[in-house]
Amino acid sequence: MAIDRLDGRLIELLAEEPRIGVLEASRRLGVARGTVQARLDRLLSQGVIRGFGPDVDPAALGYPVTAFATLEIKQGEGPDVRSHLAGVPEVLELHTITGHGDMLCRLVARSNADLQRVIDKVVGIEGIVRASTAIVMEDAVPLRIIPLVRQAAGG
Amino acid sequence: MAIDRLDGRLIELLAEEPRIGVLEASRRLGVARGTVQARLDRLLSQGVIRGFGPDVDPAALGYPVTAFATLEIKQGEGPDVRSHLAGVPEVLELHTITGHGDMLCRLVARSNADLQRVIDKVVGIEGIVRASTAIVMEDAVPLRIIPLVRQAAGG
DNA sequence: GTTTTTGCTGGGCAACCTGCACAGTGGACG
DNA sequence: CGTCCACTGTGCAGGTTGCCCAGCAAAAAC
Repeated sequence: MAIDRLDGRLIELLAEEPRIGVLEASRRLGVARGTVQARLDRLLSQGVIRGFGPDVDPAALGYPVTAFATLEIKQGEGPDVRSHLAGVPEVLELHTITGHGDMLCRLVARSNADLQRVIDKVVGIEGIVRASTAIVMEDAVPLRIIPLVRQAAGG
Repeated sequence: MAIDRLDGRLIELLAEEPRIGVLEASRRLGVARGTVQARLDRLLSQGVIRGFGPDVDPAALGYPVTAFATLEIKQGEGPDVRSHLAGVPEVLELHTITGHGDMLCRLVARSNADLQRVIDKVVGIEGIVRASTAIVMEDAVPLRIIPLVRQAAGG
């Protein structure tokens, strides 16, 4: 189930140079091509690697402002709120969290001013009692996974 | 600067079937191969697409618990806290946010019990005055970008 | 109105990679 | 000691990539 050192190195390699092929990867790792192929297949089928989707930068799309909003939901309105927010493109992710039956969501907007529009759209449904927003000023640590992979691989 | 409809469709296609090649993509989109190649190069060099890194699932790595922690930082200790947290593999991302000179970070752990260990590690530095943690129960909307791409592409 | 630029098409070519298969080897395990 | 399993090294056919070019049409510039 867990990944070993070779898996870890393979994932790191793919993270650094995603457009690398199986053959080149096998050369870099110093193992046979078939081995890399087998490892990759296993990682993929086990779900460790979900895929190789393009990593799109919202800022480059014209949405440089990121914010996190904590939402207080009225009892029983969870499902409605969820599907409402799923329909808002600026909502990049949404989680239900422990606390007061609340939700946390990540938003993007074209500007600080535009964020108001997005928030209005987000809270534009009955079920949301209160929303508190925090604007991201700096990505001190951008979303990453490699350090965790390294730890999981026993490196 | 902005992306057009073809760019949007290309990104969507790549998101759905990441292992697709330029040639196959051109067939699906009904344009010449060179066009897809040129569009891809442009999206990549403009930074709209950062790359095609493997999408690793922390849960499959043995870290099924996700949490968000809001940290209250002592004046002037920001940089220290930042580099401290950058060294913790279980910290998947860290942002400085508006509010009380605070930070918000995403954590993962092996279990709810293990989360305590992670939090202890996180707050194990002088500069953090207070930490409040919210455990994620459900990913109502997993991290996504396609709806935003579609909107940006004018779809 | 005319010239230039820009982006797309459709084609060609050599080099490379992929998917698949197979036999041989060495370690782990019962 | 025999079996199972993962890895190695090799081979092959077919598909793909990176690169180039000429022709075109629409948009932009003059």
